[in-house]
Amino acid sequence: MGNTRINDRIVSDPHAGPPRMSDVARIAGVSKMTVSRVLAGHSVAPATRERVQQAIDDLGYVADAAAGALSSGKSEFVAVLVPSLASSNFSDTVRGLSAALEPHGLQILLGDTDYDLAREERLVRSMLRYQPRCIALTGSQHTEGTRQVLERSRIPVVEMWDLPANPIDMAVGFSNSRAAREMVRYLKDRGYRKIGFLAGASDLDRRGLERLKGYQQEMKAQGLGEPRVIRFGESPITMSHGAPALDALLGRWPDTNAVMCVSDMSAFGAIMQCHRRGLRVPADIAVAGFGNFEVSICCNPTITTVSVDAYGIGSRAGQLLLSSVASGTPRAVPERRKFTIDYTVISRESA
Amino acid sequence: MGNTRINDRIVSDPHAGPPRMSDVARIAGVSKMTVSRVLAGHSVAPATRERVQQAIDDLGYVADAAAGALSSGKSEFVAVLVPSLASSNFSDTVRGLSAALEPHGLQILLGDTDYDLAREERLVRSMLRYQPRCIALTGSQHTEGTRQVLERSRIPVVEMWDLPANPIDMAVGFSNSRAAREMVRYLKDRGYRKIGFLAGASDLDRRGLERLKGYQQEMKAQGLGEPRVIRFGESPITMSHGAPALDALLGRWPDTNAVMCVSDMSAFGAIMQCHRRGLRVPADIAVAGFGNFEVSICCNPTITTVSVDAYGIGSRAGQLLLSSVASGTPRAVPERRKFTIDYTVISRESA
DNA sequence: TTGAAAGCGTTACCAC
DNA sequence: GTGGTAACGCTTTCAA
Repeated sequence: MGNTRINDRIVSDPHAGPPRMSDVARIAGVSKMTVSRVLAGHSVAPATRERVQQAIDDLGYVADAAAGALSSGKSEFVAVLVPSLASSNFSDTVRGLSAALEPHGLQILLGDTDYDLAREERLVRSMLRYQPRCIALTGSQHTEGTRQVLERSRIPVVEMWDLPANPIDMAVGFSNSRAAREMVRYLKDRGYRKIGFLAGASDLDRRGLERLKGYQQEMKAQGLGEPRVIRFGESPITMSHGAPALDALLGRWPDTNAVMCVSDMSAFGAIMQCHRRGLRVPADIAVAGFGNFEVSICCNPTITTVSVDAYGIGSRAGQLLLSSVASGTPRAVPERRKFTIDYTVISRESA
Repeated sequence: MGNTRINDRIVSDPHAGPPRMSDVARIAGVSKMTVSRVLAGHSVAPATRERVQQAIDDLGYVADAAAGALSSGKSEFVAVLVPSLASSNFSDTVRGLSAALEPHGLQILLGDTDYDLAREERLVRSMLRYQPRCIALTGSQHTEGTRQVLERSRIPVVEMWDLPANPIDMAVGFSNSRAAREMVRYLKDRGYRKIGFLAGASDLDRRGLERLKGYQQEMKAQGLGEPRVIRFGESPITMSHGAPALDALLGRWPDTNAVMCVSDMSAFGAIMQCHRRGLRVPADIAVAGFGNFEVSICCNPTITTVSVDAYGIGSRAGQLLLSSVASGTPRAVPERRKFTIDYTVISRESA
């Protein structure tokens, strides 16, 4: 059985390609179901289990996950979308998600939206084809199409890094604007009054825009005069954006004595540029960043910044998705939930 | 047809959950096959196509990719493994792969080995369950199990960032040791003789080890005396590792006047520490990095480094995989190929 | 140009 | 504890 006579030769393996579950079953002298049970860890007589395992090892059998998913109606995918892989805070968030989800056998489908909402929609649509169990997005801004297709999919959704007014399902994040306001107050408390802000040029980075908004609001609230805003550089904001932005700021408002940056990356670039211009930080000009990236700790001077638990956002999001998947919470019941992640202004040498 | 009488009410949709291809077919008044053809872009009468498309849109139908893959025997997955997501060179490589593969409808399954070969093997085994069309690994070191399971899978494999003596299938990379040797010569040409090297502590980062080996070889070849090696910090080497490593180096060999680092990250940390110690770079001590990361351009002083086209490694690997998948090149024919990526020593201010 | 039937490799369900 | 059978949702193949 299983043997075939072709051109007068006995061929023991009737099919090409990798071994199937039926091959394992045949070799082990059991049915496919028993093989399936061994693989799933269900109860099987020890002796049988051993024979099956032996056959699996001999053949180098690897179960086809797609077939399994189709049959059981349950995939093991989780779709995850971040604006940029190159940004260390988002890769930390992905690590957090991964740490939470991997132990449960879930496989992450990772997508990089490049801060482009249309691209996000394309990726969401494309990933939905794999029937993911749940999905994690970054930010609260999405196209109408994205929202619609997610609403229809009925799977758990978590939005990260923001606290949307009207979340699709769940959200894990913090108020970027309030964090920026806190930094303004910190600088004011240290005696700085002429405070500038280096933001990105595009409106795609909503979290960056929120920080800018917070800065503007608090400058007004504290009576610190007209905001001094430079908008320069495409998202993601990198170190290279800091120097030209600083130059622009000092070109326009030469008496500025403190600079808030939308990210530690540009803060670092700005500090290096200060040094090149012969300005001491913070004696001549203070510089503050955002994100508590590694560079803020290693730079000389160390950089005052807002610390955000990026990894924690990911692992919290992962936990929420897990419990939501487990309980099968129907989204139709609008049990929308927001979860706040802490942030702190960390006082260092630069401001 | 398709309607069911339940509790005296006519229910038009006989099943729960998301719409199926048969639902679309029913609504459009065609067979499943016609829907399938519309989706695949095969020839269908314009009027029919329009009706089908309308039904798809109305229902918000999303084809199940797993079912399609099972039926056609062809998945759309590519497995990609990198040692660390946080490292910008690997995320650049992933972007390069993504750019090459995405236009062909291939979906990347990304895994993070954390510089752990056993974890790599687990991930490879796990990803193989999704029947990927091909796989990209980082480095030339793998467990016996990894090699075996890949050999058996018979799918195209590309190893990146190294040039293995005996590649599994294809390889895209460069000689890390030769690049390091070139940097030693560069420093010697600039008049430096007392050259130290800051390496990582663990042997997991094979590319780092290769660089260290190259340094040692060239120090000997050039008659530059005993190597001055500090091994400190777990992979991935980060900015924070630079300062303590530099301290250790100067503690042990106080007259060192040039420092090569396994990465721009530690080079940056070392430079900041030099400043803290009151040492001018490069007047008192030269520092060179590796990788041409953004920080090497933005730092003051700018950092002399080895530039490697990380994105190019990814896109080249992607192209190789594509053509290998397209041609169905059987690996049994040992048509093993290695592809070299260029690197250059970039002279900047720090050395 | 379109449709019907037969799988793809697995798991759920129900017998034994 | 184990096995047979019928799906799962799609594409391939072949026929109309």
